[in-house]
Amino acid sequence: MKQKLPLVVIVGPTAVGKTTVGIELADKIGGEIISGDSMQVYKYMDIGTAKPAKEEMAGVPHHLIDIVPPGEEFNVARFQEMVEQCIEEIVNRGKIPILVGGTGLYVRSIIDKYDFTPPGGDNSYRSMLERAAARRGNEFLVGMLAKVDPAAAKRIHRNDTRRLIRAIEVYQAVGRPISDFQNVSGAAEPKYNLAYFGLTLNRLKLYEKIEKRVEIMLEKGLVNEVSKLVKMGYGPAHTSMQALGYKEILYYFGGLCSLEEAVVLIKRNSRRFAKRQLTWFRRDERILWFDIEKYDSFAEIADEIAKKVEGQFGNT
RNA sequence: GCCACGGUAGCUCAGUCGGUAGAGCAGAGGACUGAAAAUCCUCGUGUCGGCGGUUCGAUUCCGUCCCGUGGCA
Repeated sequence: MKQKLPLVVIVGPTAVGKTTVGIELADKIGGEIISGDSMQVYKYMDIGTAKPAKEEMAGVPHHLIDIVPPGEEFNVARFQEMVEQCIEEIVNRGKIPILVGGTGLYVRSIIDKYDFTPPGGDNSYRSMLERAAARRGNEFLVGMLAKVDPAAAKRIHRNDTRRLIRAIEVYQAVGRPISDFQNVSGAAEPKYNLAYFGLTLNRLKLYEKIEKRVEIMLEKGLVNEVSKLVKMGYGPAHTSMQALGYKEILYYFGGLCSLEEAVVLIKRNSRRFAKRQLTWFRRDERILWFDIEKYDSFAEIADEIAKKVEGQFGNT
C-alpha cells in the first residue's frame, strides 16, 4: 500500500481567523496554503470573499485563489481534481500542504473518498427538469427518481429540487443511480495522513466579528467592486454572483432594496452561513478544535498547531 | 394637569364576545457526494406593565398606580 501524503487542514466559520492562522502556520512549518473556499477561486472578487492581501501572505505560496473568471462554471469536482494535484506538487517540493477553508463540501471532497465520476450538469437537461418541476410540482421529480433510484428518492427531501435534479441527471448521464457513487457507509478512511484542526468562537462574539468585517468590506469598497463586475458583464445569472455580499449588492443595484437594507441582509446572511458551517464541521469528530478566545494571538494558536503537526508528521 | 391611544416571545404586532395565547422577523438545531457563500428540513411558555376588585376562573371586565406616544392647556 502506498504511503499516505501529509495534509494539514484548518476549518471554521467565516471570520474566525483561518487565513491568519494558516499563514502563520505555513511560515512556521514550511507549508503552502491551498484555499478550501468555493468563492475565492474567482478572479476580481477580492473584498467580498476576504482574500488575503499580498502583504498578508508574507511570501507564503497560495493556491486555488483567482483561478477562474467569475463567468466560468466551477464546482466540487474541478476543485477536487485540482487540489489533489496541488497537494502532490507541494509534497514533491518538500513542503507541507495546508488546506484552509470554510466550504464544508469542498474540504470533505479532499479528505474523504468522494467519487465524482458521473459527469457534470448538462444545463439544457437541468433546465428542462426545472421547468417540469415548476409546472407539475416536485412530486413529478420524486416519481421519476423513484423509478431509477428508490434509495435516493427516499433520502432526498421532496422540496430539495436541486438534489432531486442532480440525482436524476446522474442516472440520465451514466445509467447508474447516484447512490452507487455515494459511499454512504459511514466514515470513510481519509485519503491523507490528516492533521485536522478547527477554529471556533463563542457565537455572539463571532457574530460581532462578522458584522464588523462586513463594515470593513464596505469601507474597502465592496460596492465599487460589485459595480466593476457588473460592468464586466457579470450578473445574478452567474454562480459566482450568488456569493454573500455580491448577491445583496446586486439587489440594491436592481432597485430591490436600499443600500442600508442590503447591508443588513449581508450581515444576516453571513451569520446564517457561519451557523451552517458550524453545523457541517461540528459533527466531524476528527477535528481538533481551538477556541480562539483561549489564546492571546493567532500566532499562539499557530504555534500549538505546529507542535501537533510536527508530532504527527515528524520533523521535516 | 387634562384627553386619547398604547404597554402580550429578543423586535414588530395579532388575539382571547372571561376558561392561562399566536404570526412575521430575529434566533436555535439538523441535513448536505459535480450550483455548496448554494439548496433543503425541524423548532414559539411568555409574571399577556404592577397592585387590588368582581368571578368557580381574569391576560381579557372594573378600579388604581407606573411607563411610553400623540394632542390640548
